[in-house]
Amino acid sequence: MEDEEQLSLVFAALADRTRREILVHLSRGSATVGEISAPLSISAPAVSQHLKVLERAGLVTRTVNAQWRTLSLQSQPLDAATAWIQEQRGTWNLRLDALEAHLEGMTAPSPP
Amino acid sequence: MEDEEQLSLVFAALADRTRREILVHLSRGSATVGEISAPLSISAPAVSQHLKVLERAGLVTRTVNAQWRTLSLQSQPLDAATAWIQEQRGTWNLRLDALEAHLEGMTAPSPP
DNA sequence: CTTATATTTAAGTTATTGATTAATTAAGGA
DNA sequence: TCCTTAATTAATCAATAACTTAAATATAAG
Repeated sequence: MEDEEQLSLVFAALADRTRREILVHLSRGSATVGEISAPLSISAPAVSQHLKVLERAGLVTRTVNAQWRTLSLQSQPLDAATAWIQEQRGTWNLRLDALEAHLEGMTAPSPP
Repeated sequence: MEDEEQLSLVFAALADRTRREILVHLSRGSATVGEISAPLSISAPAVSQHLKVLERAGLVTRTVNAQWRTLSLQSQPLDAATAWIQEQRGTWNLRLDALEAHLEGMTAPSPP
């Protein structure tokens, strides 16, 4: 899969409150679907769908034993996400730009 | 606004390829809506809506001069996003969990 | 072989998203 | 004033998201 596409899936996965709760749970250790579902107030199929979204984003993996699926958090997509953010961030550039915009807002524009 | 809600808005904003392009543009310096639109192959209203999403997420601010709006990147929501991710990540926990899940997958489950 | 448990698939509903075109607002310049 | 430029609002549409209930699948256990 393409890199940009992968990033979209990761951020979209993280955009949902319930899915973030699931990731928080998994950050304390791997768990079965049942264990993940327990504290959530939604139906089992709803959880299943959320897990599918997380899996497609590469944020979790599933291992099967008998009728249980054990979900585990994967760090790589999380790292890719933070890497992208940090790449844009460029600390002092941001501060300078903010100042610049502020000043421009008070005086004349510099249109094309 | 609530913290969780804010995070959802930020991640949802980052989940769109076009909006990420806009942020990349702005990370190189503030720009007007026209300048942001130029390299994008979508209509002006579409850009306007994307900017609204970014603004609601707190990722950009708008300053007005005459008929121009100058957009600037804001670092705080980006920091909040990376902070959340890093909070879950806990490097070696993840590695241990992955191993643990792998082993569990090969042997017996530990059901509730 | 029958039943209970864990989870997924299917089908349907409602809300939200990302886009479009057409119309509107606002400012500056001829 | 009239026209052009910059940007937003309004109305509309198709695709997707997040849920639901009901049915299906798979495995273990009686």
